[in-house]
Amino acid sequence: MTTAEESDQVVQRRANLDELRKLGVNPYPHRFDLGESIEAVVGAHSSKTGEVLDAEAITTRTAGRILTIRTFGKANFLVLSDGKTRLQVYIRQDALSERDFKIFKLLDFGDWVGVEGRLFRTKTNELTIWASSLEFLAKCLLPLPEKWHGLTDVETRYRQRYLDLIVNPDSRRVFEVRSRVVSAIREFLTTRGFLEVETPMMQSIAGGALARPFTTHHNALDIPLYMRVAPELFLKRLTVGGIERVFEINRNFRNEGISTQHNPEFTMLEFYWAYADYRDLMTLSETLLADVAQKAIAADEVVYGDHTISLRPPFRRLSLREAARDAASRRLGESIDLEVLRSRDSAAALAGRLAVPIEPGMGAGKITAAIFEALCEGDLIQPTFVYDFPTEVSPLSKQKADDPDTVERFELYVAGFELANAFSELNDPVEQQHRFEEQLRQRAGGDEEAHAMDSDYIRALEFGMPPAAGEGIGIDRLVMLLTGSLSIRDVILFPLMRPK
RNA sequence: GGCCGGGUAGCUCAGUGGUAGAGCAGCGGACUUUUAAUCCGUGGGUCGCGGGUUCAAUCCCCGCCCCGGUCACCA
Repeated sequence: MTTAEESDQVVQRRANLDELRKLGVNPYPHRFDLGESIEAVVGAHSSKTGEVLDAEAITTRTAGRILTIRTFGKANFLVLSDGKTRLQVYIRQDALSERDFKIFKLLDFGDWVGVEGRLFRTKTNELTIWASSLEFLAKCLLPLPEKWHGLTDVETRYRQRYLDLIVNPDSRRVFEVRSRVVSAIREFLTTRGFLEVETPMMQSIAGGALARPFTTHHNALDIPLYMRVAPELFLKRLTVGGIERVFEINRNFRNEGISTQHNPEFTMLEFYWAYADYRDLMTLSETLLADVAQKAIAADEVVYGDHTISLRPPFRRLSLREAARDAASRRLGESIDLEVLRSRDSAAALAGRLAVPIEPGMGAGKITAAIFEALCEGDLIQPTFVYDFPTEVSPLSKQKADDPDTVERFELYVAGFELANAFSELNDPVEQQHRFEEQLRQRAGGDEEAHAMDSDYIRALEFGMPPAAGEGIGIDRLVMLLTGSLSIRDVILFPLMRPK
């Protein structure tokens, strides 16, 4: 492969740039007096007929990148894009000054130009600017992907997202939806009295989730630091501080595998709601998702892969133990008692019969969760709240009043993946201390994802945290769902790639 | 990390143990309402990188790099 600098097309483009300079054109001017964006022009006039346009004689002044050039000698067409909307420009020799027509002849596909002219419709009824002047705005020195096939190579699309955005309108659409999703969530929560905050992303104890952190180091303080795996413990400190409704939308970092559903840095919404419990959160979640879908894509159902998913409340609700028990019963063709999942030995035996791999340190709760994940998770296509988790896998959740082995927690599954995780918050400092100690035992037993001790968090709880419920929603996954994207990398502008 | 698939022109892709192909893009020409414009002519490649086998390797063999899918781990 020839280096870009040497290739023919680049030589040609540089030559055109030099020719512009010889004409006295500054190929990189400082500004352009933009009348309106292409999107605004099209938005305002796309419904008007040719007769109406001719009668109104609308002159417009806009700018964009040239996506195609069709030449016919003395009459030519450009297609300009403002990154979102496209508009055709008619370049007719007798309508332009000699200088502007010379500029036109030096244009390459990809260059940025500004035009001024009257709007009309061509014989084929396309809304078009009849250019009366042309301004050169910036040069595209490298050849762009071609117009017909576009850019399909996924590696290039992720590594050089700007190219993807230039030539693939669908890519731009995904990030428009993403922006609306985040705006809609902010609006939803702030109108309900939630305060948006930012908490540390660099933490000396990476807590709030069971995950492996990235490690780093602060030179001046000479201390190790971790990139956060969750904002949870800081947001709950804020509820201790009296911020009764609080949320954060920000990045989490987890030093784990990469897949179509996992990027090492990902965006989470976490919110905490004093005086509420996990049941209140189920209702709020349904309302929020339906509201966000309406605002972001104006729909109450989405097509995702082979499925049509309804986001109309209420969502299905399924107890985790019952789901695991039912799936195991179906798999083995016999009726299994829920009590089997309550003791370590019988649960382990069941896992063995189901060929679900377990490890020596796992108790009944972890085994039950493993059975659920292996047998049920992928089948939860329509939105489903899976509720009542084993205490063993939920070190920060509040136990059910009548069942200390179970916590008030749910996960929301859609399209076979986990979209949200929520629970009634454990606010008893003594119980929290015990849970951390149990996590330390698991860590000592080799579980690298077990939660670390956070004594300051215990102290905060000792000052009294109101009863509260909290929830995390994966923004990337929500955007995947709402845009039909099958890979998380399609909804993250610059996903992590191995350097070349 | 395991397994499977891929890496050839700017882009999308064929292809072969014997000097590397197409479409689009580019360049030259014709054309004053085209839209994948059309027509005529034409340039363009370290076939991912490194070794090996061979008279000869883009092709066969070995190693490596990058990407995708999948499994494992996780949200």
